[in-house]
Amino acid sequence: MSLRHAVLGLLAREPGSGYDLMKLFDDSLRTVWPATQSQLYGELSRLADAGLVRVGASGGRGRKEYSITDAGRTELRTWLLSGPSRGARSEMLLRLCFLGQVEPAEARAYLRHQAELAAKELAELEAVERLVPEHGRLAFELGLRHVRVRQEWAAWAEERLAESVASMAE
Amino acid sequence: MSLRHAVLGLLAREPGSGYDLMKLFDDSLRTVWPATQSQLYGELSRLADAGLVRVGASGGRGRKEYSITDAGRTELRTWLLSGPSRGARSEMLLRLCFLGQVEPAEARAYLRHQAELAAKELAELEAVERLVPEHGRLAFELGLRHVRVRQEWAAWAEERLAESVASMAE
DNA sequence: CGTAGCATGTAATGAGTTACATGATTCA
DNA sequence: TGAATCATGTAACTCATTACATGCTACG
Repeated sequence: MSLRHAVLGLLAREPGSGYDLMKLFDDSLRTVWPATQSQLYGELSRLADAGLVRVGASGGRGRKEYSITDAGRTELRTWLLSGPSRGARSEMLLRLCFLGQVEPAEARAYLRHQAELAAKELAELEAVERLVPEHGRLAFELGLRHVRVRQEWAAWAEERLAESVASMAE
Repeated sequence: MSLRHAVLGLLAREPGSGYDLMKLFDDSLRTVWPATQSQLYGELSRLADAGLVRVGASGGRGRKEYSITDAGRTELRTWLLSGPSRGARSEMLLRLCFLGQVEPAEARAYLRHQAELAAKELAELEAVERLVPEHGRLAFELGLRHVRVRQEWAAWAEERLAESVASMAE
């Protein structure tokens, strides 16, 4: 139930229409919490029904400008400070659990590929580091560190696998 | 669509009933890819319809023992070696994006709490490290490194916030 | 004989994705 | 006037969660 909170978070910064939010999701929240247009408009209706946002001025072209209410701010604050919810799925870890099911050589190739992907991602992040706004700094740093461990780990894992293949060949 | 592959992965190791799989999910896959009993039984039917698993001996108490087919193994292998699928949501990162919406003191307390949680988790993982079977070593190591960065990052973030609060008080 | 554990399923609800459908305004 | 952009919505489908419902069997 976190799309709701993402919308509240954005509207807490400044009011906007569904269309505006859509762009914000696409520009800056895409990698963290993807959402589609359908979902957004639906959620905005539900938030309005629940009294967490309100429709202000209705501009041209059917535009509805939403803004957050006090109840909405309270809800946002509660969620922000609440503990981490359980149930995080990781497709990466799941693949790893079963990587033993393919040929060692294939597994090595897979890990090498992962290391390369992570390295590329890391380079991209480092390139845009200076452009990150102050309010996004903490999130960016965590993302950066995660990518870095993924890269280091994949390199380590590939080497480890290479050793065990070599020792079996003796 | 990865529950499907988790089931295939388990059945590739050895055949079993829905009930058996349920226990495996609860024991070892819980933290990586949680699934409920309902989901499992539904997925097994669909997998059987798709010809990726087959029902072998039907034991007592209505037990149906499923085993993987060649088509199933092919599907599993394809998935294992396929690139990382996009669309990973991170509630943690989402919260971070909006952490600026609460009082700095509250944000600091939140981060300190996160650091403590991660430290505890890390201690638990290190305590069971020796018990990890060889085939789960890679996944375990990645999990370990992730928790470690989370802990280090939370400590770093809290300190950073403390500094900026102090400099504003001058 | 009762209960713990084995074993399978259905129904309702909520969340997410894709595709479709429609209309207004700006500007070249 | 035609295309790009602004703007909102609906429908169909899949996936996940919770709760409910049922029945068999081993064993103490």
